[in-house]
Amino acid sequence: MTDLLKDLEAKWRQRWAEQGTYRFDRTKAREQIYSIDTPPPTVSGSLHPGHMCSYTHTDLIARFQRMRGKEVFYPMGWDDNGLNTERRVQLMLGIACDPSLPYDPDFVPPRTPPDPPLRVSRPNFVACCQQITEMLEQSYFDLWSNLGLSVDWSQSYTTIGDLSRRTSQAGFIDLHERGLAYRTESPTLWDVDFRTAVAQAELQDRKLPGAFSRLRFRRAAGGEPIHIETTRPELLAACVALVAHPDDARYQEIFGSDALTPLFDVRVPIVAHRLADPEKGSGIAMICTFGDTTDITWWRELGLELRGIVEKDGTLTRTPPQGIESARGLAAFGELAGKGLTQARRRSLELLRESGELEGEPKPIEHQVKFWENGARPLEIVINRQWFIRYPEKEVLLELGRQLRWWPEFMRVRYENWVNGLLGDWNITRQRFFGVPFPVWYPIANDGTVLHDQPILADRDALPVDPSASHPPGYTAGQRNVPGGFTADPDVMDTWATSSLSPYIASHWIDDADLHQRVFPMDLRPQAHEIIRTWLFYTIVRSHYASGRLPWSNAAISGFVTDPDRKKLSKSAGNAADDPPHLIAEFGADAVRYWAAGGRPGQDVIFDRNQLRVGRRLATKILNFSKFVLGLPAPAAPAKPSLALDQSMLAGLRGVVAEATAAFENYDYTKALETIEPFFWNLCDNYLELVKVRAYEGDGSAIASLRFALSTALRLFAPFLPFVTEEVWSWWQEGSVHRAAWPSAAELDGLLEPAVGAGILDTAAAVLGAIRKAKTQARLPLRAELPQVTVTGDQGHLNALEEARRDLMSAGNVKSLLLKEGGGLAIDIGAEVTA
RNA sequence: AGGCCCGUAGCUCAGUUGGUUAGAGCGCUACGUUGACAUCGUAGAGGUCAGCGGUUCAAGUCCGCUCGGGCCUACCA
Repeated sequence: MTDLLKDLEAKWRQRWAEQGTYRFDRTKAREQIYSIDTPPPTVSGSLHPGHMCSYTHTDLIARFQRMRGKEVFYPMGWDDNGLNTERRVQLMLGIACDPSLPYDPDFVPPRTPPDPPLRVSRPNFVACCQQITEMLEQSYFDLWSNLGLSVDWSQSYTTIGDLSRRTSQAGFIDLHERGLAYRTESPTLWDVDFRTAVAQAELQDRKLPGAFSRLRFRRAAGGEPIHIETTRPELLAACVALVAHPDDARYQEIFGSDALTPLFDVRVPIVAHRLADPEKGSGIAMICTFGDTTDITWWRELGLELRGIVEKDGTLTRTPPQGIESARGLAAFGELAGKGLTQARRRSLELLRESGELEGEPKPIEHQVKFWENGARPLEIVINRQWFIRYPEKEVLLELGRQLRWWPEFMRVRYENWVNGLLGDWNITRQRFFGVPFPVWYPIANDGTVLHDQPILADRDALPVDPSASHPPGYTAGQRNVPGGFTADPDVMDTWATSSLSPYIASHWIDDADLHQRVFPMDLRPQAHEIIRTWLFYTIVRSHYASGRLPWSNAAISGFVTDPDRKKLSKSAGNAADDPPHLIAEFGADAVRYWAAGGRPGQDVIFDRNQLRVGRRLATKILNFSKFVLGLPAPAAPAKPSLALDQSMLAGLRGVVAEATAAFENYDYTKALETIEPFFWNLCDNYLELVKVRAYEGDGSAIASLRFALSTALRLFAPFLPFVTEEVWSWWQEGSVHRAAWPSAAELDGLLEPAVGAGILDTAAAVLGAIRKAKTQARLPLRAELPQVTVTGDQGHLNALEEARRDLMSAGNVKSLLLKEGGGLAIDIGAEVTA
């Protein structure tokens, strides 16, 4: 960073904090407020340029709205709750959670992370997570602060903090009371490594090599065998039916009859369903409980038997499922029981080969398999008891999506795609530790059975509760886990179940109704497109239930930051010199923000150091221009922009103000900047050069115009370049530029003669440019004196030039300027000086 | 498989409702300034606006198809 800019940023960061420049004034009424549902960043990740980009976009909007006179509610949250943090802590400290262990009050994490990880109790593990997240949050705070985000830091929350836990648990209790949250035992997407349930929104397809095995099923009533192809022969024991399309001519005869499974001799019905694809394999498939999500649909809609064989740790059950009765079936299952899925697959194929029920050899293929986005192995589907939140009708969700203003508009399609593809309700249960616990206990009957269908919910006044540490109303602590007593719900909520309440957490819905009604529903949800199906969608669902309306009126969707190959930037792709603290140190926060401002809503942004250089140059130019203008002789008290050229410059500025304002109102800060920046360079290169001599001489019109243009330009640039504009503002103005009024066309109207347009400056600049060009081509210094210049132009041009005559002559160092009527606009600098 | 976005100078991108000769910044080259400028100015080279077809007096812009890139959703027995 240049010396000019270096000290500026630290100085202003400190002053803004001291003076509370961005502090939210909660005495304002709702219509005076602009409130933002800031995305709480996942603090367990690593910092890269993408973070700076999207958060700058939000800050641009916040600063614009603040200058327009809105009181901006701009909180910051930290998303520290959840599995990402657990994994980071496990890695950093070498500890893992074992909920069966008792709390150790003297526990200190090992100095160096042991391998395998040390097992610690849940309360100890949670305490370590809290310590680590505090540390990580500090590094995010430093980044946001260095970047100049105008966040009100007194409005901060963490998704694991008391406020979030209270809000989240209260929200859950509300939904439970209204029958919108329910617990049921059902097929659950399951990650066998992390041993937790996963929601539909967290699925990810990955290409994986696999193989089609062709299996022979006998008909129960005899006759031609049926061949099916499967990629999952290890699930054969879980087969509950064969299915083909109802219109498939090949299978009309056998619908309704039974088949016998290979190896296990289980009698399964042959059924018809529209989701069976006649084109695929032999057109008939085996339905297992459960191989994939289509199996769940078939199982539900066709009312099939349940024959689950996959355990939560990814092994096959030790006892055979119901239905396997033949001696060879039991023997075959005995070969597979307790094996991991890969082993079971290998052994299944061996057994099928031996029995002759495998036709040919498996054909290798590559296919898409569903993974959890954080997972390492394909998801399995197990039967489990889980809490769900019921979704509203699809049409209701779609209508809410239509009411929301999307920036850009086309992002709505992603929301609609997602809503239209929803399968079942939202599973909010996670079998993890560092999360918001369900505020729920279950009674234990005197015979020791847990009464899962009679949950005891916590009292609202007691929130937040940890049911593993406190006891339900009407019980004593000593009754935990004993017959006649109670047991805690062991699970925590999906992190989205809490972050989907971010507008409620940030607005203190739970404990400050006054604040809540001043800022909710919010004006803006800024976020990335990749989490439309999670954060945005879930927040709409929760707000629909909690408030019966949209949580915000606008959603501004930012793109990715990519490297020049259009690949999304990731930790591995970048190098150390490109990490955010280095970039800010090297180019300055204003320059980083300038680069970020080039990314329109919804558009991917290419990481480009060159743009950082351009931004830094602009910041320097603003400093230099300002120094020059403010160093001119102070104007006589009532000086006003009276000369036509000055008026003309201000008329152009009026247009810039109008255009930039309109662009900002449409969340197009990029266009606003693209409007302001060329005006400013024109101001420096042409207007200032034209009036320089006049200004040196103390001409009031020129100086007043320059000062007015400077004041306006600083305010227009302020959202983009908050540090350098604030510095210059402080040289000659009271208060912060960031609380100054956004420029308005009306402000300029007071100074402008109605008839003057931007044309005089444009024409004069064109002639000045032509004079420079002629000098350059004549190999003359730009300051060379020209005895005579002749300009030919139409009457309009000549009138304009007449107004600017004196300035043109001084700027071009022209002794005599002749204006002649003629076509076009031509300049002759005179033959005698071209030598 | 359906859908969305994109394709304009070496690079990053503008190009409003169709309307002169398609622009900017950066980079490159040359020259000049360096008396507001950790610089600045002027000029030059560089474009079949991805391709093909259509509508129109007129298409980078509107329509259709094709190709290429990115993404969303679904399917994946």
